[in-house]
Amino acid sequence: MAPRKPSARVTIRTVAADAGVSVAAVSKVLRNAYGVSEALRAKVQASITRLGYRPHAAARGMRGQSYTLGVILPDLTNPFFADIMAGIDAALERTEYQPLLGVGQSSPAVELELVDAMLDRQMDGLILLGPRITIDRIAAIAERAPTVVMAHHPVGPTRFDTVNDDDQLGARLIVQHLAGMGYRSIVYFSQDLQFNESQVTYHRELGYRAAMTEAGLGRYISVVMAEQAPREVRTMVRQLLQGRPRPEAIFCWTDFIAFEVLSVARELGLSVPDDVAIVGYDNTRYCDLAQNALTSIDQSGQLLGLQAARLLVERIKGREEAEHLVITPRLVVRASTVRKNAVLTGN
Amino acid sequence: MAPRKPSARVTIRTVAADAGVSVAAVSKVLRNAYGVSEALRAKVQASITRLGYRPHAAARGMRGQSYTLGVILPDLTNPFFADIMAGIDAALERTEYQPLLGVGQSSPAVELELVDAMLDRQMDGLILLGPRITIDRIAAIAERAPTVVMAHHPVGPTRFDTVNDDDQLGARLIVQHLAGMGYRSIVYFSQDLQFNESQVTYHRELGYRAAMTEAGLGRYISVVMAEQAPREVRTMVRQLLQGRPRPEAIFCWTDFIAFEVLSVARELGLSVPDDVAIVGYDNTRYCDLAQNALTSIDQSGQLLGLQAARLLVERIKGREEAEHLVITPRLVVRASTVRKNAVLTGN
DNA sequence: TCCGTCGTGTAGAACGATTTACGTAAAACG
DNA sequence: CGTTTTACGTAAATCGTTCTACACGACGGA
Repeated sequence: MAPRKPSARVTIRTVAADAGVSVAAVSKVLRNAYGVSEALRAKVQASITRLGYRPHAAARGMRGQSYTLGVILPDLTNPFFADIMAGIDAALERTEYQPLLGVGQSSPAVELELVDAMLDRQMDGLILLGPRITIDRIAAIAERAPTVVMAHHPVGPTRFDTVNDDDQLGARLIVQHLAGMGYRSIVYFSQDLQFNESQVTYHRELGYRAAMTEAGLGRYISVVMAEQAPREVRTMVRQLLQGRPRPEAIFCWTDFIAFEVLSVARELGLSVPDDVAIVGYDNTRYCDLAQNALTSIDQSGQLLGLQAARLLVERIKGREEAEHLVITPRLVVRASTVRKNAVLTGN
Repeated sequence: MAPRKPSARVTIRTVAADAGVSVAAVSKVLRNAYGVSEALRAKVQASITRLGYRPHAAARGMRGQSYTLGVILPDLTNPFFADIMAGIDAALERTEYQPLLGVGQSSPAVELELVDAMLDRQMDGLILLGPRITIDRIAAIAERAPTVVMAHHPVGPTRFDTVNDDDQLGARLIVQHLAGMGYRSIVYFSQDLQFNESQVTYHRELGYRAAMTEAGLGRYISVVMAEQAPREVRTMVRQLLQGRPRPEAIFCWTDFIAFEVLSVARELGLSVPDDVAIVGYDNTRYCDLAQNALTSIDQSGQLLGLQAARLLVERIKGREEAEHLVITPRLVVRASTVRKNAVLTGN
């Protein structure tokens, strides 16, 4: 009659006793480590399922891995992230790894705090999605844990992996499409960020500038920036659309912003695309809605997420050299850039 | 010359040695437990900041709390959840608790797996947002950890807290508004779910039915259901809008669906609200866009999230009795239900 | 026959916190 | 003044794993 709690937790020790083997043997089976016979493995597996044993992740984290991956998103409002998460989930479906999300609120301070919080919790690896922090901070994080960065272009060689679409190409595709449709004064509407050089917005700007020059529209190059907040965006867009001369087309760095631009255009009584053409980026599901019908760049968030998760697991398992994946974007044309009477105003 | 790793981790022991006190004393300061003098606290705090010590969450989780709260969302596409998360983040800002998200993919199996994964990781409490699992499963979860359920109405007394808006009232507000504008055949467009009785969709249906009857429109009552997937929604809506007689108004259980309905209506060449009025629920940020201009019900996701987090922390700290918070929804009228020439077709 | 080596399994020391049980000195009490 | 209480600290056990070091028998080559 030892004074034991009746509903004690099923631990690795319980399993070991039940299977008639040592604790270490059970641990080996769990991690499918080297040095267990098939007979022993079967015995232990049987006990595990019979007892309904689940490994205590916190205890695991003390010595080995926690089998938890941290994903940091800038915010939850951009539906593009849903696609990426779907990809990550799909990639980890059959593995032991569990992704958990943190929201960085588009703030460097919050992001850094979140990284620390995740590392305190012994996460085995991190996926940073469009981080707002500087490249050397990311490098420091990568020293502490396996890291994959998405939607963020490093400037030099790095010790972490990256997954991106070719943002310069995406921007070029847009400019080429618009130029082909006869639009000349094309504005690039970007985001006001602190550490610009590695952000996707900047790379899209590079592509925009290059393509404009190539198309002989160099003198129309114009980049406008605004804060992310809807109010800032709207006032900026209103200025833009009420200015003289009015731009013929606006290329927004992400769909989310383009929807705001569509809204302001409509409020001002402007017709899209006859008075002004509008393009987004990311090809989120809202682009397809008839009231938006937004031409956009598809970069397959699902694929991006899948690859990022794959790279991270590889790296956790020991890969040392950095990999930098770039996927090719694709233009999806919708009504927001195609004039009803498609006359090319070719002069 | 003990053979120590040079860059060893700063542990509670390091801090204790540095401050010249015992390990337990430091632990007490960390948890601000009873029985530490102000002098000792100050000494320890100084050491902590000097050494840059951060508690190892996995180790904490072994015996005490992990200071981690799990939040489970059905998906990442509904922008309403962003508001809720903002509220949760705000409430936990100044506390030690760190919220981490999991995505349930609107699937009971995935949700249950996620709950287990979170409990394996010793999370101190769970917030379930619009769970798709049965009420008794939720009850079982609540036995294992403090739990707060949002957007889900329990049928009887429970051992977990809930936070909801008054969904019946919200639906009533919509019907009253539409009836007041002269619409008579108002369809409720709901979601096809397995365990209906406790879902918000069902409560909105109850409100809809009651209000229709009260408004003398009982014979127009009509509830249509579809799967969540865009394709299913669109075909169902197309059927609805091409049927004879065409409904005069469609009340969608959430904004997200209403946007699809707006899209289909436009594709069919129907004018909103002259040919058909459309209403949503949640008042997500996209409602405000001119191309949507969607009348909706505001239930302040931010406030809901804030309260949920507050309740959860309270419960972790020891509260036993369940609390059920209900906040009052508010109708936000936009162009999707207001005819340009507002003639009441009063017969 | 002797001596590695290999394959399998075990005992026990970590990991870094919390928590229990217990000292010890100072303050309060009769 | 002796005793109890209170306040503050401490040592050591504990949580559930992983991992290192080693034991043991079988096998194979010299």
